[in-house]
Amino acid sequence: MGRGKIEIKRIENSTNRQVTFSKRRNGIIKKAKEISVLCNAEVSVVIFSSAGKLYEFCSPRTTLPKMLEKYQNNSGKKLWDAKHESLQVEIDRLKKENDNMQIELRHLRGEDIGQLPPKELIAIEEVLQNGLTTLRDKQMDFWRMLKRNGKMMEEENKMLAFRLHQQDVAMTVGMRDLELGYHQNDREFHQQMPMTFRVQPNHPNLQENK
Amino acid sequence: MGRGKIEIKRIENSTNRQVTFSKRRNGIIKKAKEISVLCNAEVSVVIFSSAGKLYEFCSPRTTLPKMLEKYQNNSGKKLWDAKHESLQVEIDRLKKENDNMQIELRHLRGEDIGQLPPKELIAIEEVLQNGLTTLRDKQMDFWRMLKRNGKMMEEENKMLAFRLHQQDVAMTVGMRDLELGYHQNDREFHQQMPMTFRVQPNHPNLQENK
DNA sequence: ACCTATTCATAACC
DNA sequence: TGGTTATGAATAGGT
Repeated sequence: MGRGKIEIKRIENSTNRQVTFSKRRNGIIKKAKEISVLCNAEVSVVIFSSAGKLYEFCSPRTTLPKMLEKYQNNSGKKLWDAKHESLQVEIDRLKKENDNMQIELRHLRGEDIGQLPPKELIAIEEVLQNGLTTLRDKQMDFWRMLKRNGKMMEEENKMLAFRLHQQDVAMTVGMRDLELGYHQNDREFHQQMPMTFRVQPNHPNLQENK
Repeated sequence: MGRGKIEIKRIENSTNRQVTFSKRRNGIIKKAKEISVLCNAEVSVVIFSSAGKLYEFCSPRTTLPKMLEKYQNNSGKKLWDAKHESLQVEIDRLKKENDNMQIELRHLRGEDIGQLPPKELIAIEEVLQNGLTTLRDKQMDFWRMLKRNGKMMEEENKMLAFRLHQQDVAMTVGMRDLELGYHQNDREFHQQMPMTFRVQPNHPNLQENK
């Protein structure tokens, strides 16, 4: 029905296919509505476009789940019991996995090890010892880092203290300048800096009091 | 489309209604087939007549359960009953529990502890240390038991050796009796038993060589 | 179930 | 996507 007869086979032209899909989809849904009203039938139509988009129709007075329930009762086919079973299998698998981990955890915590063969005890001991060793290494790393940070803070403190002192001196000098109109030169300023903070390029490890 | 236009409302004449149902039902299913081929769409149609009889179509290359699975994923609506959902909830719970234990196990094995706060590291260390302590206690118990068993075996060996000796003596004596018609008394027999095996009631800790 | 006048859906085109 | 139209398809009513 249309300007020309068409063969019922996949429409190769993508645009055409999409247009036809849209029109025929509406057609089917219209027909579904009509039959449900005319013959008071229960109808459900589910359509996925080739792009995977979902379209559906369900006659009023019912719902898809209700229809599917009726479908199962009527046809004897199972739509979701298989799903239930597979879920149950998954649950059992997870529970088993859970139990095994639970047991392993308990063993590592030293619980329920009374009946274990000595070979297993040794294996557990090894895991624990490894864990403890690795952990303590990490902790050492951490403390070393903390210590480094502490040293850096200490250095920073010195620097801040010096700058405070510097400001203090500057203020004092400024005030004296204001009072006496006298201006101290930069060289003397520099000499007030403690040895620690004097730049010593290319000799970072030079000992000051050698 | 027919000899006359009809209003879309329930057909009161039962025969008529049934005929129309049959014709239109076929029409819809034909259309469903066509769209699935022309536009390679996935289509499922489920129809119940007013009498409750089931008719269905599902495009080839898929099944109703598959379509419904896709429907749920796509629409977010759930078609399955409460049981199904509760199973899913259980699965999620177990998975979460699994993950947590997995993480804990890894931590105890000293894995993935790089980013842990020191507080947690200390907690883990404590668990490991406790586990190790308990474990080694058990191992000590075990070794002590082994040792005890060893001692018991030693004692048993002595006993067996003695009884062997006893038998040996008995046989010798028996033979001598046979030869000489002489019978040794029990008292002498008893005196051949080593000190170790003489019963010393109420003095289990008595030192023999005090 | 078949027939056919009639209405309807839609293919092609814009 | 939406509208138009010629055409083939679907089907209402009758047999």
